[in-house]
Amino acid sequence: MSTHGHTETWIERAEAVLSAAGHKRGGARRAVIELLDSQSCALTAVEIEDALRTGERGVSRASVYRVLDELEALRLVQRVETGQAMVRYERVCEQGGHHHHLVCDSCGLVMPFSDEALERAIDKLSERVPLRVSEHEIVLHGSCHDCRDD
Amino acid sequence: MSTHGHTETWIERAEAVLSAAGHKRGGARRAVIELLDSQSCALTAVEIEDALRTGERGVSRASVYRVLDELEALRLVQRVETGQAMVRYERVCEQGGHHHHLVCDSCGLVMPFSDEALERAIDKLSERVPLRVSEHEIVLHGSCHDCRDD
DNA sequence: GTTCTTGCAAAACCTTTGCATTTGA
DNA sequence: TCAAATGCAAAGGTTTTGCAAGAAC
Repeated sequence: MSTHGHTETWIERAEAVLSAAGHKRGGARRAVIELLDSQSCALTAVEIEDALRTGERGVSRASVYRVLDELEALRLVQRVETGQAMVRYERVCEQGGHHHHLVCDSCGLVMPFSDEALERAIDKLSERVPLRVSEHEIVLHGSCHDCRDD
Repeated sequence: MSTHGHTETWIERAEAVLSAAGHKRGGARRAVIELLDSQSCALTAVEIEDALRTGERGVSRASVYRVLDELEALRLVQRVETGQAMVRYERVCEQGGHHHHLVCDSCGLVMPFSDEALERAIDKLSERVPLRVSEHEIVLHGSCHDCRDD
């Protein structure tokens, strides 16, 4: 429970963590952070670059990757591997936002889902495994409604 | 239950499926198949190429990728995404071999694990999701015994 | 003023493809 | 003989890096 009397947004937390880690502010990183905050699911670096070029503030591809690396190192974003040759990134939400991914192998659609029973199974399992587990990732592959005819 | 009175090995099944799909035999593919059969967990294409170069029969990188693609299309091998920038491949075992992966983010070690409760949770979940689920992949990230000090 | 940030271009890397040759049936 | 398999080299895409200029503190 917060002592500040309000719930910290992801952007606020990101700014705080970055500042504490000795980073200065910058327009490119700010643009990437704002875009990630507006998304409910994972984007690739190229999708991020394209979205930003179209928008208010273009950001070079190198900066997109650098920002994503920094944010990942600080556990503000996480990688999502969907088997589609490119890595996806999404923000890490501390309260409530935890989810996993459904991937349509025909059209490439990526959708989020969450399931409590699954999380409980993972938590119990994590205690019995020869690894100190910090994260987990679950991807379900199949065909979506529009592709039910392979 | 088999009508042949013996359990088919993965290599035997692979040969049969390839033959039924109209493939001829070849030394490069045979070498990749034998290597995959000897492994209990997933390898990258580069690891496969290296292992084969050192061994009896070198195989060009292009052939490694082509063979892996063919085997994946026939569901004889499956991709494993561990978040390590390269795709891994491992044989698909029909009986008993189903497992998932633990990845040490410090040293890159990949280990298999399996858990029945987790599989049950996945199966139940798969029925309630807007996707006809054909496969699932679970990766637990963390630090292994040797890396418990980041 | 010092350090972090950014863009550009080049490099590095994994993966795929084109083409000629060899091999299997 | 005909189709599949293979190796080599080149191409394609994504991601990383070097370096110089710009911005934050």
